[in-house]
Amino acid sequence: MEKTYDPQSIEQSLYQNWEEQGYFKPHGDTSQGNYSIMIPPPNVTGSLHMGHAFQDTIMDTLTRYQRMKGKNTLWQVGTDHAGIATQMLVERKLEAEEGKSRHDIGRETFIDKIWDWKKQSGGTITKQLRRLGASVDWDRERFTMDEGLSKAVQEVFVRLYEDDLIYRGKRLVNWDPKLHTAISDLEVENKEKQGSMWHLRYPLADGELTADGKDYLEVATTRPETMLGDSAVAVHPDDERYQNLVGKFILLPIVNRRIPIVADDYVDIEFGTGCVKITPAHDFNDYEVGKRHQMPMFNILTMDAAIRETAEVVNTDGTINNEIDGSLPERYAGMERFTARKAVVAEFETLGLLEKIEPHGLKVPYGDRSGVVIEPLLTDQWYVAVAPMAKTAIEAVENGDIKFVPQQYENMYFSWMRDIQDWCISRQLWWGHRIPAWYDESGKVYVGRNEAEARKNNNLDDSVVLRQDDDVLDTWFSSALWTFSTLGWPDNLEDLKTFHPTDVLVTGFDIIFFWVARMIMMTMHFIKDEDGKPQVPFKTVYVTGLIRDEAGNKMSKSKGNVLDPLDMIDGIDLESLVTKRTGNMMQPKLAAKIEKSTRKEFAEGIEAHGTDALRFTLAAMASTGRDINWDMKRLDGYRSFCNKIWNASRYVLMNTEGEDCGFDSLPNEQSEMEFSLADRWIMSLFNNTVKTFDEHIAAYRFDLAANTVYEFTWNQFCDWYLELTKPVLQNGSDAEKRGTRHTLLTVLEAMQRLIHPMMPYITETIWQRVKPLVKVEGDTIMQAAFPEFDASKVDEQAMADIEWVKQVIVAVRNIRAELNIAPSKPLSSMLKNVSEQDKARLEANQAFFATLAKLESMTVLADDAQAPMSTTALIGEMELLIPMAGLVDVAAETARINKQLEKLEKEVGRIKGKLSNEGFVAKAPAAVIDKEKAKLADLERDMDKLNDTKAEFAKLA
RNA sequence: ACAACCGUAGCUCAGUUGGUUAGAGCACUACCUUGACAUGGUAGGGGUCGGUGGUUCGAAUCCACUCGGUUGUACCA
Repeated sequence: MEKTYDPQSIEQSLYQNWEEQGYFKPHGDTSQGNYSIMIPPPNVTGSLHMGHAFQDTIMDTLTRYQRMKGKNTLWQVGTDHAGIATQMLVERKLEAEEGKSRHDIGRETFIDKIWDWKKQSGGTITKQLRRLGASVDWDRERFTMDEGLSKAVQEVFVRLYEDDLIYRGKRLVNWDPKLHTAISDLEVENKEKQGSMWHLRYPLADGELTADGKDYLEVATTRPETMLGDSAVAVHPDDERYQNLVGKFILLPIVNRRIPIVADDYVDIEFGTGCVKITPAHDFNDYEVGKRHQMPMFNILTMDAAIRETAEVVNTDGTINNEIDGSLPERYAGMERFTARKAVVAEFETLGLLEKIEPHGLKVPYGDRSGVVIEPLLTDQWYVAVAPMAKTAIEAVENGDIKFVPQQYENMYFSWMRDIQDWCISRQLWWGHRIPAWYDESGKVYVGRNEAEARKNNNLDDSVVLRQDDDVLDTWFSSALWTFSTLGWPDNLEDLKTFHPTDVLVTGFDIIFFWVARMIMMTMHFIKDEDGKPQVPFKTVYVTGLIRDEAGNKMSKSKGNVLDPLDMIDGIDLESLVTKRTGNMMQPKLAAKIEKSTRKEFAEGIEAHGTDALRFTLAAMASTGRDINWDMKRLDGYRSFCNKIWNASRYVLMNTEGEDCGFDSLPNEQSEMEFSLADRWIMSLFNNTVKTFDEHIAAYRFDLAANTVYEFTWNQFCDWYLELTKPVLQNGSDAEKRGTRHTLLTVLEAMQRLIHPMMPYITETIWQRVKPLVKVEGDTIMQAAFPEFDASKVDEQAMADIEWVKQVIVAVRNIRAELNIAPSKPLSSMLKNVSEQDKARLEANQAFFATLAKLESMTVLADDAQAPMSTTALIGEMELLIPMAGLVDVAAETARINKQLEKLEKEVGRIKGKLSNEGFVAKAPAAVIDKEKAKLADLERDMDKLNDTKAEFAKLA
């Protein structure tokens, strides 16, 4: 083996081999049960970020772990078509390369372009997944727009329509005037903006006056242009100022429309004048008020959010009202909304109806994709009536069929689900699943799996001209079906039986509403057990935190603090990193800032760390319920850990390859083995480690699981066990050597299997080398059994003995360090107050003390014997003396003892205080009190001894 | 405004139902080129657990209040 660990040289060929050999596929043996995870499908044209790497590491760790446990395991992979995001991307590309818009080339050609782009760029994300070591079954890779999934989407749409759970209606939606599509509440970002509040005078009609004699009502608005669409002015029913005006009219300025004054308790008496203009077609609150009062709605905006020539008048039920006059002043027709705002204000001013303008802070809705202000707009859309499905979905979490880890996210889920709105599923895009609905010339709608079916079910012959709905479905509609559509539903139900419900969903909290909740609803509606009970899509939702940068900022392209997981793996030089982060930047100022901070933070670029180190770091930082501030230092540390494992393995191999290690199948006299105390100890410790690891994985505590293997591997196996094998391998008998070699290999081999789910590459590489030495069959560690905890291998006596041996060795090292004695200088020692157990332990472990503490002799003295001047250490009752042969530095020695005494005194004081507290003695459990008493006795004994020694030295001074 | 989460060593984080001297990695100090590893070894230093008050024999842990941060929701014409 090479002297240092070099991930680059091992990783890629291993993955290729695993994939070629089909190790990622479910093996089909269901005797140990099935296990499945569905990957949250990433955007097909995107690339992986640290959040993906994090989640994928967790999914792969679980998958590899369960596969090694013998389960028939499937990690389903696939990608999402990401409607708006992809369409926008290709539109921009088209604009940049050909200077054309999608309308220039038409729908079909444009969609072809997207498919081309997908073919070209879709491989990026799958390549990245491969580099991460993801053990997904590539043969089952799915795409939300592929044939099978599209069929599932159609089927679901039609069935929901038939069940009256999908309907079409004219409703107020969040309209993106740039992208020309409806978007969901969740895609709207509310930003704090400084705006104005315009106070307008609305003249009363028919000569009415207010209680204080005014001939107008004052209303206030942040969007004056919407007044063109006002349907009413509302006051609170209890507001005495205006009670006499309820039922009277306003003559709306500019449009000269008579609109009523209505009473509605939506109005806050205290706020402003207590009069509110009501514009049902352009404000969500007003929309509700309008519905309550059966007001006609005046839609004054076009799809571009410009003023219409004539307002579209719509009844509360969404039908068009042709009786009410919707005319608007000609001068406004076609005017852009913000220009119209200025014009309206100016006109009010001219009319003498502008009361005042006040600065006003408000939240403005922006489309998170387009970045333009969203306009509430009345449009025809398709909806899913989610209430009935939500009920079932809430129950599934309430009764524990689905658990959230950490549990607190259940509250978030409940709060959203309990006042869930109908889901607007239509989008005015070209890229996506086209809605399977057709209209005849009168606008009547027919739904079917295809046009032929729509005709057949509605007895329409070919003479009737049908036109398919132009809209596509919300991307989340298809991803809501992900757990079962990927398994072959509706055609093939075999895999569904095997792998559904899936075991765990690993995802971020930011898409609990978008995706998780909707997946639960859809799945439970369509997938049922044999007895008709709705099936949950997954039993557990493991919610991960966000990966932030070191300062705790969200990673974003505009901040330029994004890290690419592949750069962690392969490394990247500074120049390439700067180019990567500032490329495609619209604002040069921003680019300069990013370049500066990047050059400062990564002056040397980023070194290669390898996939295993990246994965282990992510696992080690995965404590539940909080975000992760990414720390390059941790990554460095865990790369060192890989190097440690690598070198420990080198040591084991150097000492075992070509040697008799006791693994021959036919035991004979020659292969007799004797196991040292250290051998029995490390076996015990390893077994306990396996147990702890299992517990942490079961609790989804990957951080603790990672720490467990780290502590065992580095602090126990490498720091102690390997050192303890050296004296045996140098001077032991054949049987002892054989026993130790046997143990070295046994633990090393099992350790690789333990670590493999988190660090697949390094463990496979080492395992392949160790495998023949331990006479193990099998082609890959991936298919080897995960270590099982074996209680019979836990030797409590050996554990206690080694702890004692360690104490002796540490005590001597401590003396060397504090008295500046070179580690290489051999020392002789004497021992007093030696118990029978101490004696036995001393004799059994001479070789260890000689090597690890460089003690050349250990002479047991009688309790009353006179010892030469020595420096001492205490190991329980026993005193360890290092004679200083006249070289005693009395001052140094006294200082050393005083330091120890000080520590002990502080502790003794604390315990004495506790024990003299009547409340403690009276109320604390006996066990706790006894513990404190025993501790005090030990401390006092040690103090006595130290004081004696100190007195001896004092005599010399 | 409300809710959730967080505040522990210089930095990034653990700390399970309240009970040894509050832990880890990195960083820091001293020493060590010892034959697996300097991406290393040995031994150290470093924290009044955001603050105040309370419950308790005992609080990083439970409760109340408070300060600071993050996120989400509601936002008011």
